[in-house]
Amino acid sequence: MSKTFYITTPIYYPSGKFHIGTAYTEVATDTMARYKRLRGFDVRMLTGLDEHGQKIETVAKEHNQTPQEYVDGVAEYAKNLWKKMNINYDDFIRTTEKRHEEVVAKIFDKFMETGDIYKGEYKGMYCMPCESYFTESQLIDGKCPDCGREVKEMSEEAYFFNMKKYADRLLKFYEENPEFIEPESRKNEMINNFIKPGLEDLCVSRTTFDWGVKVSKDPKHVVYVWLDALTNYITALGYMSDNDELFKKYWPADVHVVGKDIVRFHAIYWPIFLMALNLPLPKKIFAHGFIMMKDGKMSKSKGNVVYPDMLVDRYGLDATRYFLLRELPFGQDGVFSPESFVERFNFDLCNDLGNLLNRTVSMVNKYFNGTVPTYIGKVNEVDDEIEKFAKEQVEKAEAYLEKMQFSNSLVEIWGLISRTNKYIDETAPWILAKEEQTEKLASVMYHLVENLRKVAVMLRPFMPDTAENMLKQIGINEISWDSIYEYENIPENTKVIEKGEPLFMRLNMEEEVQYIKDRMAGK
RNA sequence: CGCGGGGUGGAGCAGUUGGCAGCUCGUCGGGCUCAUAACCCGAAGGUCGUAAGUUCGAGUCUUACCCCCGCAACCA
Repeated sequence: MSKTFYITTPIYYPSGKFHIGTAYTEVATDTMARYKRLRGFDVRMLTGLDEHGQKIETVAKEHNQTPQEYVDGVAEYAKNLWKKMNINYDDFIRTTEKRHEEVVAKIFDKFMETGDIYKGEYKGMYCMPCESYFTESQLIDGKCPDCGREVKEMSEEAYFFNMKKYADRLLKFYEENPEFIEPESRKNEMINNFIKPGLEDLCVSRTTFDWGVKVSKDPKHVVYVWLDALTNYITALGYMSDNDELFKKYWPADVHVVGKDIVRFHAIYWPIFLMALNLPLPKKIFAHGFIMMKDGKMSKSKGNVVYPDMLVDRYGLDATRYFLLRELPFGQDGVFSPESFVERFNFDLCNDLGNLLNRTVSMVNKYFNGTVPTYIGKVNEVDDEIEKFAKEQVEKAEAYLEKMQFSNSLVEIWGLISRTNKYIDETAPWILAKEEQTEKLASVMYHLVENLRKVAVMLRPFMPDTAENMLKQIGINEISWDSIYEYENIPENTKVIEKGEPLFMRLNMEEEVQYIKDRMAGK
């Protein structure tokens, strides 16, 4: 039985369309899942939607729909979007599904029995028209941050989860598992900001709205967001259900991929819930950064929101996936600008990668009638060097991928692409052809095709379609990761495609920058 | 003294345990012709936010200050 790998995305809150930040999380998770599959793991990738809460009630009303109708619509939208983006998830959980709701209610009951949840009083600043509570710090000039009206202090009966009780155990867990939260700076943030000053108990129920899981022993209460949402990672595996085979097989999760804004919930509350359930903790919380715009965070009011559909429709899926994964450094924020998108497209994808494939295919056709010569060792002065170099790049790309450092991994892959372009200049095949140095020429062709094969295999997790297209054009089926550590791989009589097909066509900078800007402005 | 991240050639960024300051794009010059006017080579350009300190030596450590950006707990 192969080793399992359970990886999750957050479940997104369906209060509107998904922007590229959401798509980034999804693509990154999908890439990791694909990589692990490639390495022979029994992978399970989970994504989904967090469909409860007051805001959904409100938004549904604006659409003249019931909450259920509304979230059904978003769920379809989400599934279509992920399909479009080639997200290969194994399960899609919705918190309004029976399999989830039933278990959430059971978990709540259990926490009441064990005493982890107790009844108390929730105090806060309440805005009547908005029907919501705010904390002091959320208020703007002492008024409601949403509508700007007066708020007043109110309180209601509510259930609380006893977080304090577990704080020490959590700290100890952090110490014993230094790689639990990555990047590490996030861990320090958690400790300094929340745990050290003293954890407060978490309010886990509300009475001010209905759209949620009812507390079975006290149905005027609805289970509140995080207890509801976080448990999706185990309810989706059938925890506490009639059939918990998946749970036994895949839990604990290998990694929860989250945005830096929700690290707190995943690194503090979630482990504590699990401790209270006596379950093992996930192995890693991976916090990625945000895609920023030149003028800061994306927001509708700034008119700088970028939607993934638009990029995919106009520039193709793989170009979009490439940009997202390339532009955000490990755990840090990245910047999106129309210029940077078009530049990456033109330079990296068209000039470096696409053109390398194209010129190689063309030469194999021209000099060897389309048949890739067989490997005859290191004939040219630089063969030895490029073989070593290729191996190093594979090692580096792999190491970064293992650490989910997608951007760095792509940099190393592109290092091999550049080096291969240079190899063409160094060996000058057109001169070898003229001088009829057939053996040397054959070796050059072999090295070119083999390097392209290595690149294609490494790109499979990042850009599945492009990788496939490349392999098709060089006529190769050997796509295992292990194979790219070797050089002698290409079977005899391998034929490249007769006429190379451009992987990516260069974009007109000005036109496309304008196009993207128009879309961002909502035109 | 809330917490954290950041201020490095025109732009965007790397810089591990302190040791001649790197990358991509842009600019200038050259090479090549297999290729998607692509590719390859070379050059110019930085007092590494400011001030002081530790050291034989600091972008890299210490202190103070200035500026930018996030987060600040029950809002996903």
